[in-house]
Amino acid sequence: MTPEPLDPEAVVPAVANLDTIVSLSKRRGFIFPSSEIYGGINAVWDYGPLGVELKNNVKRAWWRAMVQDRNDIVGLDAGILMHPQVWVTSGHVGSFSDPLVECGTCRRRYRLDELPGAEDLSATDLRDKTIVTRLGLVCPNDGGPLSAPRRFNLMFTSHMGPVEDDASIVYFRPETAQGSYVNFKNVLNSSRKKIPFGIAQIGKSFRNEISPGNFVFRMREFEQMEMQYFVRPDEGAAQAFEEWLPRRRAWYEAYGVTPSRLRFREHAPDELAHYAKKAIDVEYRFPFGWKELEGIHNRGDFDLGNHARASGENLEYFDQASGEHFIPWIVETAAGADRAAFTFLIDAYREEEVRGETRVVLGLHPELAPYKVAVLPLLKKRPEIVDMCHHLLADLKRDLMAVYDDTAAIGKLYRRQDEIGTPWCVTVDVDSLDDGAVTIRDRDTMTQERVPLENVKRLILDRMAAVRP
RNA sequence: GCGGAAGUGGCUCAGUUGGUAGAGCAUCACCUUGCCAAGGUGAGGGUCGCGGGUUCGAGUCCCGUCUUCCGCUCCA
Repeated sequence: MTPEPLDPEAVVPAVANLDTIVSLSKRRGFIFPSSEIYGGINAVWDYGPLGVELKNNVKRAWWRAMVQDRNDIVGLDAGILMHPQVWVTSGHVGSFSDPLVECGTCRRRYRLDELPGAEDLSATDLRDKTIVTRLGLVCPNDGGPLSAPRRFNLMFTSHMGPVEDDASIVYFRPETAQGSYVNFKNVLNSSRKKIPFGIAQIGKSFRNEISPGNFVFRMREFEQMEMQYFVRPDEGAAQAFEEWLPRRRAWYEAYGVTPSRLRFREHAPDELAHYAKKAIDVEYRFPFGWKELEGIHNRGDFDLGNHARASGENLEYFDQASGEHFIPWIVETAAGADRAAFTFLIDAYREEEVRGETRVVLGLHPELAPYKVAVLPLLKKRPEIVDMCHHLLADLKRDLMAVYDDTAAIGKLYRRQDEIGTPWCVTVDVDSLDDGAVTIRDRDTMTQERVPLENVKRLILDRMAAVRP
């Protein structure tokens, strides 16, 4: 499978504008700015009561698709902190420490070792604060004066133990993948998997991005859902790569993302990451443009090969059938949990006209919706009705995220649930007291049906199961 | 990091030439209604991002700072 050709003129409008979603997120409790009472902190966001449910559901859906539904992928939860040598071997320390110089007039930035006349500088020279003036380097763009080289590293650092010196440095992981690589043999030996097999991980990663922003799209602290698939070299990797592309795109569509707002985009050779042989992104049409949701990468034997050399461990795989020893190649699917949750949220947003009023609906897939069902009394003044609601609620809560609300008239209660994506509302009315039946109202069709009280939970669970990918 | 814009109750905003803040929606209570954001009465909630300055007095002028957005730069 190859990416469809990109047509820059193709107009695929975003669903809603960003402000609408940011506002809804705060008003209803999906996502808040971090540390807001102190003025906020750049590029960090907190998930509120509804947001944490949504994001947990997204992660659960991913885990189901990647681990539970498959026989060839197992899970792992490695530490955020790892031996610092991991990041030297992975190339992150080197690639992220590039000395950058900045033009004093046009403000363009350059890697010092890529400027004409500075290509062959030693590592020591590149750290020399006087190197720019010594060599008389100027801006290639406008001839302006260049600053002294500064080191930029996108990894957050801290120190192990009480002494803060270079020897005690530790890095906050910028990707979860390395945890899977250094545990390759542990997982292989303990799980007795045979190639091809994968290791899936969900967890926080940290990158000190130069320009974060666009709500939760690019944060400095974010959560990844990554899967490393270990395969035979060359052809094995190429084949796995082609298999994972449609599979990963289909996952987003299965949980409700509008297909026309998804596309593949292949990385040009000059934008490939240092480890990648080939990379194709799954992109979504955000209000701020087409942006990466997930990257599928053929990492070759870059990672295991380097770790084997640097650690001295034999990370080869022995194939019993063919009698071959080889370093497995890796095909990685690297998705962002925050980006995925954001995508499902914004893509689900819609406004409808109902009797001259605007109805805001989050058409979230039931698996992703924070609450699956709301229990509402038609008359909150009737103790018997409220009582019946609470009994039903308690029963539903044993198996589902359910919520009770009686602080408004029934129409308003429905609208509130629509706005947070609750697929079903159950209403107890006066007749319920006599016939033991209640009304189930559907979020998307707004239709209602009468069902016996004792059938409510079964019916909702059945409907959940019916739409489960 | 650079340039520009913005930062007033939960949300969206108004605040005239500086004189110690308003609206709609939302929230809560009560009355009324009783299946799709009805109506009525009432209530709570902001000192105007933060710090400093000018002034008799600043949301309203000045400086700094933080945050957000747009553009540039950068991006695993």
